[in-house]
Amino acid sequence: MQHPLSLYNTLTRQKEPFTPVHAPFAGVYLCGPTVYSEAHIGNARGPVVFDVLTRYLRHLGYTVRYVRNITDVGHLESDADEGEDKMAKAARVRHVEPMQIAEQYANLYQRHIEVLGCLPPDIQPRATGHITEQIQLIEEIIANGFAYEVNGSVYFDVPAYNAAGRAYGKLSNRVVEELLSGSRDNLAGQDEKRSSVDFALWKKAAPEHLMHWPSPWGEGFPGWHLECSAMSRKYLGQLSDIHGGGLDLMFPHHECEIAQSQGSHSHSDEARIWMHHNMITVNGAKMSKSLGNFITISELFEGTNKTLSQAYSPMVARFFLLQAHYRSPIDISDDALQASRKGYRKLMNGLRLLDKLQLPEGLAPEADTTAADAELRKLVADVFVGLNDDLNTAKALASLFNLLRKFNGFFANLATLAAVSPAALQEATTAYRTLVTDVLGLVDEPRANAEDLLALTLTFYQEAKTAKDYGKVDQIRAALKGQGIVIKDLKTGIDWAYEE
RNA sequence: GGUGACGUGACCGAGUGGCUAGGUAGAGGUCUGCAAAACCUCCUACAGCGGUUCGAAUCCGCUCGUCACCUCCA
Repeated sequence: MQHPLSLYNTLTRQKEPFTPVHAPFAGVYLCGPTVYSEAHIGNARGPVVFDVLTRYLRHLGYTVRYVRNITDVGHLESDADEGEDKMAKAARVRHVEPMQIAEQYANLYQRHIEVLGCLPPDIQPRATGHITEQIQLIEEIIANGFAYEVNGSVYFDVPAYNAAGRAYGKLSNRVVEELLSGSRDNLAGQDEKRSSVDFALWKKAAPEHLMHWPSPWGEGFPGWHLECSAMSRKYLGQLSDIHGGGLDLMFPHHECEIAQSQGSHSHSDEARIWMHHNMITVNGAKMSKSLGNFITISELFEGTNKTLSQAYSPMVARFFLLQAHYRSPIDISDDALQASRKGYRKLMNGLRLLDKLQLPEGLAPEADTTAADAELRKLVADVFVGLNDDLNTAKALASLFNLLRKFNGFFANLATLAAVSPAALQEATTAYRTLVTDVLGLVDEPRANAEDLLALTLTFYQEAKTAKDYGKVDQIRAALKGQGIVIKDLKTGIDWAYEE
């Protein structure tokens, strides 16, 4: 399975050919959301990027196992002992079970991601469903001497880990000494940790803490970063192929994950390729829950955010996300979305054109179609060049538009199709359809309202009756019957009903 | 304070040494009952100042500006 797909690996800071550990299988893990509130459009970038990635890997022939987790526990508000779990906090405020919060937002998230055209992951594990795996991981890390227990909590021992020749900080290019000196208020969190760079693997639960599980160290809950290491190993093995998430997860989340996997019996970097997509900004500033400058996915779909002049459909949002390379920041604005909307529709109009590209009867392809065939094949190949270059969907889309221009040109004058061989045309149209719908996941969104169209049809029906054009009347009746709809002539007017 | 990234035409956004990115908007044209779509043509930019080079948006330096991470965050 040789092909030139290369991906940028944060670990090595360069593009690398993608060669799975166990070809033709490819294991992909994406860090999913913490479901304590509604997701914003920035949270959608990862799923969309990884959806295209996994779709493309499948297109290339790999058997992909795609894992995207749901974090439904953890992530303390602060490092201090009294820090509260976000999930628990939301639950406490609303007087419900934490799992209700998790369930509500997890469901919403999945609905949103699905309408954005993302295929469901093969496995969607939850942190709370993998407490035993996490505990086991901690025990391994302790056994290897890279963690210690204090007061019912367990911390990862970063200095010990680095003393053993490992490299905490290698993913995010951090130096432990600098972290130690640079941490801003490292006095606030000075509690049980031997070093301020140590991080919790297990936290003892305070009596009022809602979410807790029994462990060898007493009642508690798993640490910030543990679930991904545990679940990735469980479902993708000790070394998966690709592990990804937002740039903001690189440190500390992914750095800690690597340390945990290295420190456990896995002794691996957890994944060969670490991919990080960039942030979505609003007016140049990162969209974030803490800043409050975010546009939720619902607001985008409904047009209810003040920065938006109108609602934007899921597919327009998807196109918007894909028209930039995943490692570039992307600034969301009404103008940019307008441009995306038109670009998306143009692409879809092209899709509807493909079947109509037929050489008119009576015309035969020219004897020598070599040049035109080569040009068409080059246009198709260009799309793959873009995708293969670190999944550059912006480049791929640009190439698709070039191909589309060619199709539109053919359609404007079908006789020009004689210059190209039927085989080459077939290849190109198939490739266009496949790339747009199967790989990029951009599908046509019906915009016309069926009932409005039906009302229009009934107007024509009425006019035909008035004109006593019964041929037309019968034609309309028959056509609607074909759709399972019967027209009812009532004294009061014309109505319709579904055929029973 | 430490680390890193970026600054492309009206807007969005590709592009790491020489070859048209692309989308949107705008102008002209073809087509057209009107309109739309489509096609053709045009508008052709690389923050500033130096440097390297036959040649730089692309490499180097400086200046200005913006942002991210270092704390939960996609």
